[in-house]
Formats: sequence, C-alpha cells, structure tokens
Amino acid sequence: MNERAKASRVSTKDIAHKALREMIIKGELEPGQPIAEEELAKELQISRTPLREALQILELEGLVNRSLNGRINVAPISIQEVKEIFVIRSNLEGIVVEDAIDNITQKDIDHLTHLIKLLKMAISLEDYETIDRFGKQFHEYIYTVSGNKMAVKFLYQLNSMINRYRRLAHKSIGDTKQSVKEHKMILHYIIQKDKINAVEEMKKHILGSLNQAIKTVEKYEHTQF
Amino acid sequence: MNERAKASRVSTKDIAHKALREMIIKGELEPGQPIAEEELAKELQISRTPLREALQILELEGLVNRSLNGRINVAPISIQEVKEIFVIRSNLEGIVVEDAIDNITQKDIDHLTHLIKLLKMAISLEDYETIDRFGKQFHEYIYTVSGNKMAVKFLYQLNSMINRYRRLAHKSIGDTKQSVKEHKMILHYIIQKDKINAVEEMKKHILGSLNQAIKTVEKYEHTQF
DNA sequence: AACTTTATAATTGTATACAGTTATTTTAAA
DNA sequence: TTTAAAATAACTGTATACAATTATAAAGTT
Repeated sequence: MNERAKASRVSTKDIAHKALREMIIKGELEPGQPIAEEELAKELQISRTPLREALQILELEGLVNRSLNGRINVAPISIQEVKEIFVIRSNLEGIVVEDAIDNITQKDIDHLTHLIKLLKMAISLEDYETIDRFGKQFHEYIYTVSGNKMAVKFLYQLNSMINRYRRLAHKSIGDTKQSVKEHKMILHYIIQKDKINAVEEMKKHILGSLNQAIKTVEKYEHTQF
Repeated sequence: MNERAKASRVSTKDIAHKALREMIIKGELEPGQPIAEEELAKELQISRTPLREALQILELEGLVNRSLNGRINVAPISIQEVKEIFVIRSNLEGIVVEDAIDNITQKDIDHLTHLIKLLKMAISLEDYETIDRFGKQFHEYIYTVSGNKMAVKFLYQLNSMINRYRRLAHKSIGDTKQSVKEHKMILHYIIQKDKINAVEEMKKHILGSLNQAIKTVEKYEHTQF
C-alpha cells in the first residue's frame, strides 16, 4: 500500500473512499448491506485505519449509515430521499446559474454552446453514456463559472447520491431530446443575463429528471427493499 | 478515555469533534491557525486515532482545511463565504417551511406561537443569549415538522459554520424587534398554508441577517485576516 | 553572504495490537 | 421444545508503533 501511496501521492484513505463510493453507486455493495470493517479491509488489502476514515467520509456523504451500536451499512434507497435530494439540488443549481451569470465571459458561452452541440451529436448516436457525460459537463462548467465554492461543494455531495439513482435509470430518447431543449433554454437565458428565468428554467430542468428517478426507485422498492 | 466512553456511551471521537467545533466557533482556535495532531491530542488527552476522525468530520463540515501536504488548519473566515452560506441557507430554509406547511398540526402552530411570545419576552429583557436560543428553536422546530431529513442535515452543517460568524456579531435591539416581526409573518403564512409567501418571507428573513454578518466579518477582515 | 546540499527533526499516514462492546452460540433449566 | 443464562466469538473503538513524507537546521560550496 505504502509504495502506491508514495508513487501516486494519493492516500490509501482516498483510494478506499473513491473505490467504495463507486461500489455503492454501482450497486456492488447493495442498499442495506452491512459492512464489516475487518472483512472489507482485507478485501481492499488495506488496514482498518484508512478504511474507517473512508467510511466516515461516506457516512457524511450519506452513502452509508452508522447505527447506535457502531455497525455500518450501505444507505438504503427511498423515494422520500430522492425527492428531497432533487428539490435541494434544483435550488442549489439555481443559486449557481445565478452567480454564473455575474461572471460569465464570451469564452464560457462558446464552451457551453459547444457542449450542447456535442450533446446533440451523442443523442443522434443514441450513445447514452456520452449523453450523460456531456450533460454532466454542462452543469459542472456552470458550477465553475459561478465561483460559488460552498454551493459547488454541496452539489458534489448531492451528486454522489444522485448517481446511485441515475445508474438505475434508463432514459428514453424522448427524454434526452427534451433535456437538450432545456439546456438550450438555460443557456439562452444565461446569455441574456436574465437571472430570474435562468434560475426558473434550471429548477424546472432538474425537477423534470426527478419524476424519472422516482419511477425507477419505485420499481426497485417493490422488488427488493 | 475508555471508561468515559463506556460510561457515557459516547465515543472519544464525538467528544473531540464537539469540543473542537466549539473551540473553533468560539474562536479559541483562530481562523488560519495550523493544527498539529500530536500536540492537540495531548491537549485533549486522547490518542491521534479518534482525533483524526474528528478532524475529518470538521474538514467535511468546512471548519478546518487540509492542504496538499496533509497539514490541517482552522478554516479562514471570508465575506465571500458568508454570502454563499447565507444564500444557500435561505434556500434550504425555504424548502423546509414549504414542507412544514404540508405536515403542520394545530399543536405545532401553538408551539411556534409560544416560541414567539418567549422571544418577545427575552427581547424586553434585552437578554441576547436567550433571544438567540428561542430564535434558533423557532427555526429548528420548523425543521422537525418538515420531515425533510436531507435538507435538515445540510442546514445543521451550514449552521455550525454560521455560528462562527454569529458569535462575532452584536445585534441591536432594533434588529431583534425586526426579527420578531419577521418570525410572526412567517408563522402567519404557515397558518394560512400560503407556501409562496411563507418561502418568500423566510428567504427575506435569512438574507436580512446576512448584511449584519457581512458587516461583522468586514471589521474582522480589516484587523486580523 | 547567498545558495545548495545534506542531515536532522517534526509531522502525517498506515498497520497492528488490545480493550471494550455487542452479537451469537452453547449449555442448562423449566 | 422453549426459555434463560453463560460462554464464546465477532466486531468496533482506541492506543501505540512504525513507515513515509515534509519541514527545518546544519554544513558545505561558490
């Protein structure tokens, strides 16, 4: 372990954190599944110390829960939670576009325009993974332009939870085309520096994906949880 | 240490976490001050293991920062950050009142009404500490009624940061009287189940306290940071 | 004297050991 | 067979030891 940490300058804790987050998002660690530190440490070939620190981060990120007796389990999935997450996210994304409008340059606008083009292209190829990636990039670019560190921090925290649900969802082409329209609208209002409508449109856009997420979760709740 | 943990059923980590949070909020650990684990562990009479876990929590809460070399220091205070925090909080509090309106009972309304009375009383006594406490209780009661666990989780996270600034602020009686009026208005709209205005009023209420906070920080930034 | 280079010290990151707690199994009694 | 008690095992929480890294001080060079 140590050599690796030395070589890559990344701590074992961080490696464990990212690995576990990925495992939870992918469902390799199932919702509700109990986690035994020793066992997991052996599996990851690390000691309990950095693993515990990683689990602590995951706990604060809401991906695992700790019960009174100290036992940790993978956080369950619930409709209630999805709803809460998306409403909060829609507000944060609203804050962030508003701030972005204050700082945006022509270069930024060009980049966002370019991303929308790429998005359209991916849709025409029905390449859902790429669609997802560009959509994400669009939002994250706005994060950066906003300069709102705190909001961005919260958004990343939320997004790691949202990714759990996103993995489960299967979008239709219709959904993605609608999504592009919305991205265009948002960009339009950004260019116009029309904060009120940009925020409004962004919120609608985020909440639009909520319904989709809810349907997915409902399906899972019936079968598993 | 162990006996204590056994007796109170609270972990050393949590004790350290709460103690450090308090120290940072009170300014006993000053903004920017570097933290040496060994030294601090000795001071708290605990080992580095639970201390590190506590520091990790504080890092995610935004009360300390970790630089690339692993050194930890108390998070600095900045106007930009205060602004970000308050805008986010105003949105979250908005979400929370909205949800609260869905669930509120007569008993809840009575309690909130009672809290406002207590608030008025504290103001007439110019007892600022009590004013603060009842104001906090008013908001936190709404948190509970909302049932929005995720939003509440974020709010508590924000509030621990906000408390750093609150400690520095010195309210005037005028401010507090205005605050009572706003609380009354919020409650009024809650009773009417008027979500739009309740949210609006809540946001205004939170942002109103922002200016006050900014002034305080400006003063500090000139002197210290 | 200023700048490198080397050596030393301080500090963080990880592993391991052990203590304390909780869960599970076994044994005993009804 | 069910229930209670005791013993055992599994697991978490904390302390300590050590390895690796970074900062500091000392020595050497130009």
